[in-house]
Amino acid sequence: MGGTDKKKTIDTVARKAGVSVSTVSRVMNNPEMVKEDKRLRVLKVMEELEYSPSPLARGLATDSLGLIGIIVPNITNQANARIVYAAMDRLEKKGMGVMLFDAREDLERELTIYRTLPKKMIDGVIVIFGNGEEEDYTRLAEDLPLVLAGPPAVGIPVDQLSSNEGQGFQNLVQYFYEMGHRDIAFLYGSDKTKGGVRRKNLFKRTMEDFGLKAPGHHLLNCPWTLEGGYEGAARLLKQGELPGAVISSSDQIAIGAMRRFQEYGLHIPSDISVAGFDNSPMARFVTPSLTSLDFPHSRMGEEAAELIIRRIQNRKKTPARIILPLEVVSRESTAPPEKHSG
Amino acid sequence: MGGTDKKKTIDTVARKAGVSVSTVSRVMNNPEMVKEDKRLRVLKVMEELEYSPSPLARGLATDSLGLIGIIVPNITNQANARIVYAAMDRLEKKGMGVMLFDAREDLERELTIYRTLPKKMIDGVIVIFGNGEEEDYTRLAEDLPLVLAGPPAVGIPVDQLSSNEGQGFQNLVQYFYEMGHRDIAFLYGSDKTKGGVRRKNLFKRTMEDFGLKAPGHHLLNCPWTLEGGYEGAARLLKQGELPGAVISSSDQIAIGAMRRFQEYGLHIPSDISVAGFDNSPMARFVTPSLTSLDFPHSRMGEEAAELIIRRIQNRKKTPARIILPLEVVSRESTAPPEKHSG
DNA sequence: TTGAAAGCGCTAACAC
DNA sequence: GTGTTAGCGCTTTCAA
Repeated sequence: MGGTDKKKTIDTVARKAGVSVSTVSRVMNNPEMVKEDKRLRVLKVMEELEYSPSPLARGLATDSLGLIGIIVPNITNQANARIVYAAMDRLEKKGMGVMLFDAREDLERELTIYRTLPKKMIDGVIVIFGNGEEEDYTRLAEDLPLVLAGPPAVGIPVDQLSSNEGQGFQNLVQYFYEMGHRDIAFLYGSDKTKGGVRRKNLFKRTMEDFGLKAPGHHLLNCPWTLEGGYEGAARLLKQGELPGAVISSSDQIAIGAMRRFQEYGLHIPSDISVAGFDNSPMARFVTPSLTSLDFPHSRMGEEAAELIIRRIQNRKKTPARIILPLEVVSRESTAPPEKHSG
Repeated sequence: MGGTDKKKTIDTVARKAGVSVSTVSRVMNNPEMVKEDKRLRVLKVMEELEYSPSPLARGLATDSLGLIGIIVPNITNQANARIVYAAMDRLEKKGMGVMLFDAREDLERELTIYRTLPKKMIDGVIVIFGNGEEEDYTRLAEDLPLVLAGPPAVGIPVDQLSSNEGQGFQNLVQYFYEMGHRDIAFLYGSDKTKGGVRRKNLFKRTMEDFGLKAPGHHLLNCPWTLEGGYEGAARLLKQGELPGAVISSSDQIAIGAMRRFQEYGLHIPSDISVAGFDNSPMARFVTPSLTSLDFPHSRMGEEAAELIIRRIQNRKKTPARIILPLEVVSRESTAPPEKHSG
């Protein structure tokens, strides 16, 4: 009943300040166009009224709400979360908000998100580790500014941000090679993800470059989770002959695998070496601590934010393609193979 | 130059279907009010035109964009992420989008978010593990529907969702007590968080209920991170006398602490037992696997979503207060104390 | 430098 | 049932 909580619009402010709504609007958007005293007066009234403009009305008029959509496979995955975290920070500094979409590791769902994305509501979209086809992204990019962070969808004219996986595998295999390992298995992730399939091939090729074999039974597909790694390792154990080392497509997979090996009675790294991928915060703290390929999540998030902002500002600049390095971080989970006489 | 990509509005549809805009609007919002044949005709035209309404325009007219704000301390924290994940799923099913805000573990920042929240843009807000004061939330709740998920801010008339920490500590201390432990330390989290301080007191009280002491040097504050646990454990080690068991306010803290103990040469659980809090996915896979208090993150996220939706529908229903159970999940990291003769 | 007024695209009375 | 029209709150010409 106080009557003080009526809704304040730009009109309320204009009236109380004795100016027109356009002046108030200018004070907010082009202050230099308004004469000092009037400007201050308006500002004061806005203060008193605790006025804040409606993003909706402004958005309708300017065709921009200042929102960026971010699509992730699964926000509970730390790697995803770290990228989002970094991107949000940058976006916030530019005054942009973030609308989050989670595909829940489901391709159907992911494609549905692409299709039903509220395109009129967001100014652009960042897709993290997307699993769509090139055409999906080509189509998306027609509708709104798009940045692809994750595996490159080579060939399409879209801002892309990826890690140098070729170099990464090169480094990792070399690391093991120099340690004396020749028999290396790979838990490459899920066959249902582009990243997984891509890494499987990349690994195979890299092994060949080193003159090593990567037989099919040493290439194991598994979900990108702790359980996935656990089960992948279990399958490996059932095969009998063990490789001297196991690489995994994520630290989660590696940690799951380590657990299985340990339960089996194996000692890491003397019986078997294990390496991860991500260099997640956990890697340093598990026992044994996990050798991993350092993935620049923060950097990727930041760059993605920068790219989308630039793309929004200039929709026809030529697409960027940023490639970030991957470097081996050596820890306790890897060691030269023991020379078993068998 | 094709001319096919002009922007389609409700008017375009109306014209092409030979009806008025209100009919088109009705087809979208109150289809039962439109005669079958007209309805189908409009639907067909919408299809052909690939028309999708502008959420902005609709929002401006209805005063609702269908967006829920979610504020978290840190999305890279799995516990946060799991709650968000679950909430998003529920919200999506109700046709709501999510705008994410990250306080970056910083109280200042958190309060700034409360203050600068685009209240006109979102229909409601879910605060997860908030660290604000009651008055902050009282104020927020005046402006828009609010749900508090995390430590209860008892006393204010706002929908609240918390875990039964009293019962949880009861269970956990009893678990250790029955195992024969009398000396229990607690890495309670950060003094700068409400949750941490609250748990410290709760733990102390619970210990007393069991006739046990919780001396100051066994109550250690530390950041809610792996590093935090590591450093907390280091401080404990420096004290000399070790407790038989250590409880931690999160699995992250516990894992960090375990790492420190192991580096120190201690064997877990025979030298010292460690328990976590959260029962995160990691708990099963670290070595030794971690005894933990199971926290219903998914449940909390889902309930939070339900609550905010109900609150939006009826802003004056009496506030709900849901309390979720915490149960001990026993694993390898805990065991009866060894009977050292010293 | 300022104000008047025409949108932005949709919803919801209100009238027919 | 359906159409007309007045908003929703802001930006942005266009004139003055």
